[in-house]
Amino acid sequence: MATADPARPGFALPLLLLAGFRTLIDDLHTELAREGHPELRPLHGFVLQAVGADGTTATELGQRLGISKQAAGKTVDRLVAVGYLERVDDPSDARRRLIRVTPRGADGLRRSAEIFDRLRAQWADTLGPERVTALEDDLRAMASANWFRLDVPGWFGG
Amino acid sequence: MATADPARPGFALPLLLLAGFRTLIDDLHTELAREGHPELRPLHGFVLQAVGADGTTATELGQRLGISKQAAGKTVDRLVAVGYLERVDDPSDARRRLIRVTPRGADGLRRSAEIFDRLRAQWADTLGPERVTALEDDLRAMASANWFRLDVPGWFGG
DNA sequence: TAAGATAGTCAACGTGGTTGACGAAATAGT
DNA sequence: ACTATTTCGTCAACCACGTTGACTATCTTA
Repeated sequence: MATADPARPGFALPLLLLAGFRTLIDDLHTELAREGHPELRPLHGFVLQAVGADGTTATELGQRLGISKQAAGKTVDRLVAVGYLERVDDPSDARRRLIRVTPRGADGLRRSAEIFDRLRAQWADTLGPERVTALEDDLRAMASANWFRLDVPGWFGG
Repeated sequence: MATADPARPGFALPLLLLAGFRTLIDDLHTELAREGHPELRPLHGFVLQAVGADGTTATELGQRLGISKQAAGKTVDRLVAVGYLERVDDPSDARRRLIRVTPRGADGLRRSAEIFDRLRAQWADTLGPERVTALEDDLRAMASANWFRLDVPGWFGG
């Protein structure tokens, strides 16, 4: 195991952030699979979240996620294929195809949120609530506004 | 921009960890490109690090990175093509092809470490050194031993 | 009404993964 | 010493997720 060189302290920080993220995401999907959503991949929760309760279009989804409309369309294809999203024609504009979260998609989203809440509670049990809050505050202060930018192949993979 | 629902506090944590990681990695590669390494992709630094000063083989590299030997071999191909790694025959075992970091690879690795150190120093300037240390300690306590496991398509993409 | 902008899709491609199959070379067992 | 097994590297096919460019159909605007 190639650990970070202690003489180069900077290396640990990105690795720890990645490891923390991965731990959370891995735990989420282990639990999600157990709760009946084994097809949901790490990316999908973010996409469902970005589609939102009101639905959206492929172009707008791409903008929200910071990816091309083509990439957004392909991801929607996959989520439609597994039943988490649906496409419906927009009666007011024949070019547009509205993307909507299905009941199954909403169930996955709700469970994801609940599981994340439980995982955060676990962190609070181990570290203490104030340290989890401090961690979030510090990251909020340092992390740029990359929140929902997924313009990178496979950030969430699995 | 779809921000996390405040009623679901758990959602913010993974997003913040990802955003923090991405910020660091993006800053690293912006600076690396400026210093003469525009071909270095996010994944590559981790791979160079995993190859190490003594060199390794594709199979062992795959084990270190938690990916298949085939995937490791393909990544090595790319790094060989851009001059960061080289392959040499192992005189003691004709099946093996030793993978070694080239001088250019070593330069990239050294610069990455320096840049990460500077970025960590920036975090310390903003948050205070003790909060950066606390953040690392907390993450060390929570993150499982996923350190160098990259068994996910494109975690570092770009 | 003609011209331009916008929505969605198709195709080709790049990167980073996977599994299965295979030949060549090393090692172990008798 | 010879056979059987394991190991190393590679090839091929495939998948997930991204890109750009080109194109049609439709809506909007001048």
